[in-house]
Amino acid sequence: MATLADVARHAGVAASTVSYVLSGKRSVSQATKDRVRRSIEALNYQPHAGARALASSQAHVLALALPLRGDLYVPVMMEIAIAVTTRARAFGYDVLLLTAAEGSEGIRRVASTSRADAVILTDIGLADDRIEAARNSGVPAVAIGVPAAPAGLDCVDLDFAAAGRLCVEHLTGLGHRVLAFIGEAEAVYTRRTGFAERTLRGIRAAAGDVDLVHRPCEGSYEAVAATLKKILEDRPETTGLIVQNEAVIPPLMSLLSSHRRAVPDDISVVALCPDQVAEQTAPRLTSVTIPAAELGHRAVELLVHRMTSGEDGTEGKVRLIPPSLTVRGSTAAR
Amino acid sequence: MATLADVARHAGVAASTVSYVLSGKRSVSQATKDRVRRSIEALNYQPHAGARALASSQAHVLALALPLRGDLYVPVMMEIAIAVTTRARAFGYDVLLLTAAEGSEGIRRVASTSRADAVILTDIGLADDRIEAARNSGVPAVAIGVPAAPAGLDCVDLDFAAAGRLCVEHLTGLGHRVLAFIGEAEAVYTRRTGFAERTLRGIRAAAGDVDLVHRPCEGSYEAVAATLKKILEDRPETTGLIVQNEAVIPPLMSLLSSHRRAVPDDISVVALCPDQVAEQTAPRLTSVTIPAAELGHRAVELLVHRMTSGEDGTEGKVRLIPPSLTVRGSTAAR
DNA sequence: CAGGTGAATCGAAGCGCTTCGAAACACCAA
DNA sequence: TTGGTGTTTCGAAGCGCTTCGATTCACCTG
Repeated sequence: MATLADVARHAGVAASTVSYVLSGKRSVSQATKDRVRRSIEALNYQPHAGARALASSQAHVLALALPLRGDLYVPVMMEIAIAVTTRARAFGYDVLLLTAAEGSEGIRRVASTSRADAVILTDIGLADDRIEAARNSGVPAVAIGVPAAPAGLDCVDLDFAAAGRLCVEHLTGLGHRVLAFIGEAEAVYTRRTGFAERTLRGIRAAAGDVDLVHRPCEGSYEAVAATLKKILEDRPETTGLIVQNEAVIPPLMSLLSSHRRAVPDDISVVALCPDQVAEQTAPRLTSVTIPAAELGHRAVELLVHRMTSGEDGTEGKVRLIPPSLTVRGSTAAR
Repeated sequence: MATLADVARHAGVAASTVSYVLSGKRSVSQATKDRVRRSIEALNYQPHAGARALASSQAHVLALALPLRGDLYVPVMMEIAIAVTTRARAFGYDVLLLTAAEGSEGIRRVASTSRADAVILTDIGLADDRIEAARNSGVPAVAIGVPAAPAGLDCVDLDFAAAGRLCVEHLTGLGHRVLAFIGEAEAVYTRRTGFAERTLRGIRAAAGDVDLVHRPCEGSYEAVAATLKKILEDRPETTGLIVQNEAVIPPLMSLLSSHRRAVPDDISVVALCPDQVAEQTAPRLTSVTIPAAELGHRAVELLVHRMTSGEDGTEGKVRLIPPSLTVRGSTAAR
């Protein structure tokens, strides 16, 4: 494996000159640049990441902390991971995976060993000890999601309250007056996961005088069956359904047909889910998408900007992405 | 941030002694060990990853190359990623994510910059240029999946042929004589992805004299509807279904009931899918699981073993994990 | 008691890169 | 001609760790 010194020798220049050609931090004559570049080619030189990290105290690595619960929002998480990695690469960063199992310890570790220059947190609970760890780690951090106390930590997330509102408004706009919100599993609320509460708040606020019930629901077929049965028995005049837990969707659609409720003729369904999921049912679902890729991109951009601009930004700014609702085949006028 | 030298000074020993306490590569008296340990505690010392990588030419990082196609097998991939990361941590390694977008270039890059000490490839096509890249990268590599020419590359995978056989035998054992195999999307076969072909081969081999058709099928609701309709029209006496594409499962189950075929009374269904998916339908599916976590664990263990044992192992050994079928509620005697 | 043995520790030389100050040089204005 | 200015290049000093002799010292053997 060729080293910087090999390149320098081959090109007949000092090692520092090669370094400057590579980093562009000082001007180098065009002739020398060319010569060095040719030597790099010739020797197939690649700088040693560790050496670079040591000398520059920049690892050029971002750590991505995955969810605490592996079962949840899998497609969304995957999309975020891919988006983060892709965007990070565009800035010359690699992405290190941190698992749930390591928890806040992993964050401390990668930060204090300088393995990573910054941290991205996902699946934020309202009170999440990884947040404290990230804040004290000494490296920039951004959360995808919003904790109860975002102070000192930048956050990006979908504006779930607005998303909830949008769903309600879409349905009421179509004339629906009796709505049910099939939410996340009860556990998600008691864990006080931010997005679930915010969605609920947005929905309640927008409901105003229309009739709306909230029913938490697990992803299993039986749970969905029970929930739906109760909704239709208690309030048979329900014509609008809002669904947040994406695992609920497949059983829900099949159960609705066994209950002889046609979508959208008898009942309209709006989902909060990735487009991909919305397009896999028949009929395709009108939905507010979870902009997973955008969240990932924004998170990386925030971090890279903070690191390059030198601003230490203990801002704790929360950036909410406005939701957008796509009308598909599952909603119609009452 | 404290350095090794700080610790050495604090403990009143040479830097090398501290290093030996940490690595255990030379014997150090118990008294000195204790003193050094206390200093490490006192200064909250954490070794600098870059410096360590440079001096020891070991990054203690594994690269994990994600699938080329983001939409496929998402839960399986997620499980593999988490399993790989967890196991890697147990050996003191971190995991770097490589995306599809980077392709084989990413593999070359992490290897030649010494960012990673080894590579794990997922979602292997029969002819996959990442394989060549991994083989030439100079770092140990293992594939989760089996390419056409595994020479020089260790592989771990589920024994899909045996898995297919198992499904058929389970159904024929229950007396079913007319079977249909709803496979992966046509594209998966033309791309010549190994596991799909191997499954098909296993199924065909085991079918022997029983009547079996193979129907590739996409994950969309419409595609499943069309495929199922054709199967039931062409051969209404079909009583056994084997399903590989897990996206097919939710629509399939709901379509079967609209076709007035009760599972398992009228028709038995066996799936090749993660347990998690098999347990989310009603009735729960008899299935051969995809041992994602085990695959991830094995891959890491192989690599770590090869790196620590020093064997350069250009073996190209293929390790197939024997399948196991779990009987649940979706199959019954004819 | 000389010489050998093994355990514990030290010092120094790197690993491959970045970065800072200074040298070398050309060029122009005074 | 002198001095100043700006560009280009070099050399050396690290960055924080590992690792390889070499040294010291206590202890044992013949």
